[in-house]
Amino acid sequence: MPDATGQAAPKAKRPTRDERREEILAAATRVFGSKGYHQGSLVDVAAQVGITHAGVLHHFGSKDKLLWEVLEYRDRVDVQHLEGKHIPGGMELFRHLVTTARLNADRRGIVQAYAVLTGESVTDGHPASTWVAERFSVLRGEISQAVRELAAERDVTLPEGEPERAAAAVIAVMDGLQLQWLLDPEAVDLASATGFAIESILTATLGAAVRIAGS
Amino acid sequence: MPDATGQAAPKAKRPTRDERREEILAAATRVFGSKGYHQGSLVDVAAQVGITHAGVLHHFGSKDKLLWEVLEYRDRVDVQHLEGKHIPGGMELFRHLVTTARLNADRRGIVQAYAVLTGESVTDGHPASTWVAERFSVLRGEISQAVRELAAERDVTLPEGEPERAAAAVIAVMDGLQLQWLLDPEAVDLASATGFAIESILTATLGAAVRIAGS
DNA sequence: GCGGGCTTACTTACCAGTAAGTAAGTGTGG
DNA sequence: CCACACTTACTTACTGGTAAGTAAGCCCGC
Repeated sequence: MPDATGQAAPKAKRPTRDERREEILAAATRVFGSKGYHQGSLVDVAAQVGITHAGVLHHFGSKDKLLWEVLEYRDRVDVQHLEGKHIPGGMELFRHLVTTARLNADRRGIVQAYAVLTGESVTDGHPASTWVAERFSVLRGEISQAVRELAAERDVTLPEGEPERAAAAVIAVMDGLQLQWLLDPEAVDLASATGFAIESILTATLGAAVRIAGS
Repeated sequence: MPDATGQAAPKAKRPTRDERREEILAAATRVFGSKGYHQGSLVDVAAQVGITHAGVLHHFGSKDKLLWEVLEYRDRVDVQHLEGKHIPGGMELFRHLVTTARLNADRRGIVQAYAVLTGESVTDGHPASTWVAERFSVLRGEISQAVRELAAERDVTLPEGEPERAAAAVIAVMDGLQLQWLLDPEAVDLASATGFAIESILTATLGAAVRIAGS
């Protein structure tokens, strides 16, 4: 509807490219989070920012590419509250994990997106599967390293493979608790259950009571 | 699983209604397991038993109903190898959980189906969500009860809510490890990691070393 | 400082593919 | 002979993706 009268209505300023991309990424996170990747359509995403699905493709090229950027976006947002610091080590890391769990209890959308995409990723040929696998691998590396640091601090020598097993268990318990919490928030206290489980695993691994405390 | 599916046999005898239903359920388990519910189509399922998708609908009415029966079917199969017929309690339960994990390492398909459907179920309005939530709830009840039994045996009094927290953590760690194992079987030893994690949680909860041993 | 050309950010229209579901017809075993 | 298992043929509803057109902003010679 070209408006030749010059009677400029509320002149919605056209967003810049980067603003728009950010809007779309946020919308896509919500959509993929609430419907999953396959079930969430580009039309859904587009509707949330008030454009058409072709507009979304203009910015991201394909649905797959959009997913990739959503995943990276999540990482970016996730690290944001980490005050510019790089990933902490030793006990600091576990404190960070519990803190994240506490924060996550108020960010249902993001948790849901992560849970849905992770679950979906084990299907054959899913575009997110390598990302998720890589992520798990990196996390296991970081956490097992932190376990080794703690062991060194306390002069305990760990059996072969023990740090890795503990790391996998820590990640597993966090993911699993998120799932249960999403399905029944009343039944599971995300932060306290996470803290409890991590302390349990560390205590058993290091052979002495471990409290995470802090925060 | 009876039926050798002599699929090329020209004069194969027509399966009875119940045989056919069983075949379809097994096929649907494989399909939903490898592709997820939304991505797995009725055509896929039908092709696996050598009929058309309309034939599947003839037996199950709708895709949603098929999913429901698949879930019930899984329960039925799952309980089959549980000779005793009723769920064990106390330490016996935890032994059973670890044994199941060991068996699962050779049943990738079933594990995948469970993981995919569980993950998918947190999407809005998913037909399996109430089933999964219910399942979690029942499991938490059974496991927390077993924890209480162990505590009583050992004359420890547990803080309020501790059995439930431990139960949630046990379930979480099993689910989470399955996810990691599916994405990278080399990196995670399902059985040993599960045993380790459950022992850790029980030890921390009961305040004394717990070995599950057995099997 | 302003008109023209170029780029950006979309829209509309359409494509081919695939989904679930339905209705009606067909072959066959009992 | 006829109920049932199933197929064929179809509809309706979307999907992601493409092509082409358009309106708005931005830079530049003049």
